[in-house]
Amino acid sequence: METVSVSESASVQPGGRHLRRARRESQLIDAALDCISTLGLRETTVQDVAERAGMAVGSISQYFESKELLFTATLRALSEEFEATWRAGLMGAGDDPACRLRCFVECYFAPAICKRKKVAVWFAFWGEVKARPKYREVCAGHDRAHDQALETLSEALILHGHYPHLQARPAAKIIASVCHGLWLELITGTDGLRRAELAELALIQLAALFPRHAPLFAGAAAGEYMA
Amino acid sequence: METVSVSESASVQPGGRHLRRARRESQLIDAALDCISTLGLRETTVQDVAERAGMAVGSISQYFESKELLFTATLRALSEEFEATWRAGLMGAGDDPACRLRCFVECYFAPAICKRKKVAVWFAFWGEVKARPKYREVCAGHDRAHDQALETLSEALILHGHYPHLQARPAAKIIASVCHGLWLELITGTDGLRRAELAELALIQLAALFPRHAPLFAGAAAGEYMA
DNA sequence: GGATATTGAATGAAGGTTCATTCATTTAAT
DNA sequence: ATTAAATGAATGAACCTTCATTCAATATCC
Repeated sequence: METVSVSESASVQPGGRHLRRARRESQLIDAALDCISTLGLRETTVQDVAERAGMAVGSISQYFESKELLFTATLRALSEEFEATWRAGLMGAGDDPACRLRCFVECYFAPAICKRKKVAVWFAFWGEVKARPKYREVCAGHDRAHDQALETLSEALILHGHYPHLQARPAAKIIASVCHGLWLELITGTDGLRRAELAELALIQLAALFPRHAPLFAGAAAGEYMA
Repeated sequence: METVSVSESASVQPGGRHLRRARRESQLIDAALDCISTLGLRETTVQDVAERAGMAVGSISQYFESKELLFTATLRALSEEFEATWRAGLMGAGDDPACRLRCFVECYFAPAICKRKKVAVWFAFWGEVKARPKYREVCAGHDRAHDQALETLSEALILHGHYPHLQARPAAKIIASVCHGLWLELITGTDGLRRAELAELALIQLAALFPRHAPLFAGAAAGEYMA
């Protein structure tokens, strides 16, 4: 909190200039995440971010040309983190299509991803995509990759699991929609559903779409990412 | 646009003072909807709203104590409109539990409700609920009614349709989540899904949850509210 | 009925606050 | 010593709110 201790820790920390730079950059992004989550995009000022990061306002311009660019960097970080998470999830998910799909969905509810704080920030940005196309652009690549991956996973399960009445694209859209809708529940819901319960709901939904694999989905969520 | 024509039309229009007042109030709310949708909550200024409503800035304070109160009134209007829509939908939906549920879900995608403009405003507010609890309060009553209704509908179908493995509450949460998630698709989606296609996806999802009623859900959406 | 007074609505300029950005100066790193 | 980073006060633009004034509509009185 106090400027003193921060500049101390900054000077104490070794590491080359580049490392230091990168550290401070993500320090600012973290602070922005916090602020946007609790104050909203509308009320978050550079002062707030600087304070929370333990820096001076002027320092922000050393790393981001403007407040708006700090915000887009924050969104980018969020988007990259999520993509990294599901990619890592799929890496360790084996070959079974149903398992892979389950794993993908569970990534939405991984502890590092499905925090009220982060989900609130996602929605803060989504709430402005129509007004600021830039926000959409920032995620465009990740979104495409996400949709593609989910569709491929659905397609695999449809083929190997013999669900000829389903089409991959609609199935993928539905699955993604449930996950996003459950995230919304985390923010607006009054009956305080927690991460694990949301995941369970998502799996019930998967089981409904792929009934012959229900036993595989219905088990209490306990994947690597639900720890 | 021109002040003259506005005061003209105002004076030409008959109706008592109360009616006039109400008309201007909703005129402002409509303008706010437009502005929030295209500019976002963050960039919408009272000047913008006044301009779009064809009034002077000062006039706004005649109807709303502050910009923030105009905003909450806008959200309230949105929320009331949606509740009125699904209540009306259920009124004309007959007695069959499956039909009633289908009707409820289709209300999400009714022409008057599922517009990019309005959905963008929903998300603009959702993006700030964490920062402004007031926004949640405004909808609290409507949300409760909505959840209750959906749960009751689910319960009815579960009982009458013999789906003992399903529980009403989780089913309701899942259904609502899909609908909200599909709304999000309308805003962020790149492959331009339209209202009717979203409704179709929602029905596919219903069919998956209640497979023995699939034929009833799967038909091309053509309810009263899909006109 | 016509004249006058009263009320309520509308207007937009001015006040005063907030906030992002800039930059001259100080501090740390190499 | 030289370069890079950090600082926070100053700046000026943007914006919400207020309010004195204008105007039309309605009410009151002669």
